[in-house]
Amino acid sequence: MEQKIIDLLKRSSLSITDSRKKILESFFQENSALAHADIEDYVGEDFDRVTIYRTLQTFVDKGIIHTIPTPDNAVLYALCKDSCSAGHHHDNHVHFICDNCNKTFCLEHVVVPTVHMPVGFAASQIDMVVSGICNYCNATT
Amino acid sequence: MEQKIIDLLKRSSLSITDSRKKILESFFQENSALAHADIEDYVGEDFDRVTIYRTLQTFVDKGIIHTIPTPDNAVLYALCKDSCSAGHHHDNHVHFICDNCNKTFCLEHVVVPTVHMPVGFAASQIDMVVSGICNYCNATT
DNA sequence: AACATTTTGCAACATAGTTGCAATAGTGTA
DNA sequence: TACACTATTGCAACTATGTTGCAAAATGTT
Ligand SMILES: [Zn+2]
Ligand SMILES: [Zn+2]
Ligand SMILES: [Zn+2]
Ligand SMILES: [Zn+2]
Repeated sequence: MEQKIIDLLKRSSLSITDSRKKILESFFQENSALAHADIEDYVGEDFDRVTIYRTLQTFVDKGIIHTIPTPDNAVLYALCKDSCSAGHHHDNHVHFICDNCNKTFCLEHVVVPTVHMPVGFAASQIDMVVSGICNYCNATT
Repeated sequence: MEQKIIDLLKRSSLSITDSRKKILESFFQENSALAHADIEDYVGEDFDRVTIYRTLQTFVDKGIIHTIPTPDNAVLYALCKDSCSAGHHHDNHVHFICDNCNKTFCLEHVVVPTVHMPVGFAASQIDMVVSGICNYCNATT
């Protein structure tokens, strides 16, 4: 894991720092999307709030993580797949929010469908967020 | 307009107050979605910030307005159509955010498409937000 | 090891949203 | 219309969230 994280940072031409390693670790540890507060909990007292904000912004810029819009307007982040790079995200998958466990997942294999726009409107990006019960919660209740 | 607003409040069994009338007026005046700050600008010094928050929450509860999730996590509100009622919203239309004029619109006639979920996931609500250039901006540039 | 460049922590600030409570306004009834 | 009851509002204080400037510390390069 340590090596995987270092490689990812090098590939993105970012210097290897303790905070970046720890924050990336939190994403690899969890398989769901994380809010700023989740990461703050994970890293504990080790790093300043401001450092986390700036690191997340850096990761978004470099194509390492992407943000997820949610109906309740919390900011969530999740790892990108390899196809994303600095300045160019290609995360056109559906996001799923579980109403039971409250976790958010990238449905990597569910592509956002296109939709027919009214005359005059030109679409450049489409976000789709589905709420419901996730597979884990469905299996255990 | 005054009468239309009063009827809407009565139909929702809400008492008729100056702040509710003024805030509803702002929605009928604009044809796009509004953020809390927009409404604060519209009503000026007449009402407290807290009153606006509480009034918007009441309107959402009563099925008069609905919230719109946005990629940049701003909270937006827009008028519902008649089919919404207290506790039951049916705003299953696509929302459009213009990258140029920065306004957000309800595309009332564009229904959110269904999408096939992976095994184990049960969808109960789907939000779709499209970004691009709106018809007004396309016509004037 | 020494240097130049990034990154971090701190403090201070800005904005957004919430809560409790007393004062006020609205509604229904006499 | 006046009264009493209830709902709404304003204020103050508070929490949460996010940003900025700058000096100190860490990183990468020679
Ligand atoms: Zn991405
Ligand atoms: Zn995703
Ligand atoms: Zn509605
Ligand atoms: Zn809408």
